[in-house]
Amino acid sequence: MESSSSPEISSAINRIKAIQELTQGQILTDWPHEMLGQSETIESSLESFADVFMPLSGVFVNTVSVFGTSSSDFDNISSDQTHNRLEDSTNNVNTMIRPKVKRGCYKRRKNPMIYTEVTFNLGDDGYTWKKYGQKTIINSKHERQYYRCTYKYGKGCKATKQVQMIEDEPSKYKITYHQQHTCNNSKTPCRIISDYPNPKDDDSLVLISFETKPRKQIGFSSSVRPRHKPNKGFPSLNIKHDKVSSLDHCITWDPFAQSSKVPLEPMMSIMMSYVLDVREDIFSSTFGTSQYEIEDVLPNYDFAVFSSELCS
DNA sequence: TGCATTTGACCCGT
DNA sequence: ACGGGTCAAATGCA
Repeated sequence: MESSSSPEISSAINRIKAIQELTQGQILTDWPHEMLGQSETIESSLESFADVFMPLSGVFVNTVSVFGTSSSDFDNISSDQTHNRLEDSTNNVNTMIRPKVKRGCYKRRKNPMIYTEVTFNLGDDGYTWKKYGQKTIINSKHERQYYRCTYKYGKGCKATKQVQMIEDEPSKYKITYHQQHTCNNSKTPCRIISDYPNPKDDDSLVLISFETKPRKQIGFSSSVRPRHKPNKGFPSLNIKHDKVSSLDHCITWDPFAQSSKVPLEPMMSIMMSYVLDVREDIFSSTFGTSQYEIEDVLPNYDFAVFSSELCS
């Protein structure tokens, strides 16, 4: 049990958990290379991609939750309990007859796909939204704003997002996206964003989520180049690396673009590289050095052994 | 005038 | 019962 651990040890334990999650992510990004190479069509590659990406996405989510950033939000994604509730709700059709259509009569979502990001700006995210509500949230001094896709009725798009300021100075917003857009009104490809932890700040966040609009692009950074497979199939496609500030790193990619030449392998390489990069940042901020070769060092660390060393 | 936003009411899950 | 999510009438604005 960790209940008697000091905050420092708990922090270190959480970081090690994050490292373990990211190590799992590395494994997930490794094995698809062979599988994807055997795919004969784009369609089969995309199916394979989906099989890999979902658990890989879970790795990132778990990593974020390890760092204590509103973990309850992420429980909705991976918990089997939630999936069971979804099946229950879909199988149990609500046949209650309402006497009349009343204002506020609706069925609440039970199992939306959720992605959460923390951002310092509320600029255009590539989609058009319509605000439909605003609520005061208990234990929060800022109101939460509710948006849905403009094409909810025209195209039946179920995407919604919630925006809530979480810090005043500087303004930091938590944006929670529910459901994916089905309206195809995105102006840009989707992408993965990673807000790297600041090694000097124990409260900094590791966050990987989806966004739809590229920020100001300065250029490609070699930091996302796979270290152990240099130049293999990368970067030859629609892949950009933006750097707006020390906290904003992102990759642009479009796995569903019909015209793309199966960007799966280079994309998996990028994701693997991100796993390594984030893991290295966590490692160096925990142990005060980045001199280690991550691939050589980390597999030798066992969680229990390491935590006991920290406790002694 | 038409569209977007505001806001109180209403409903659902816990 | 309560808090959070959604609805839709009222309001604002170009």
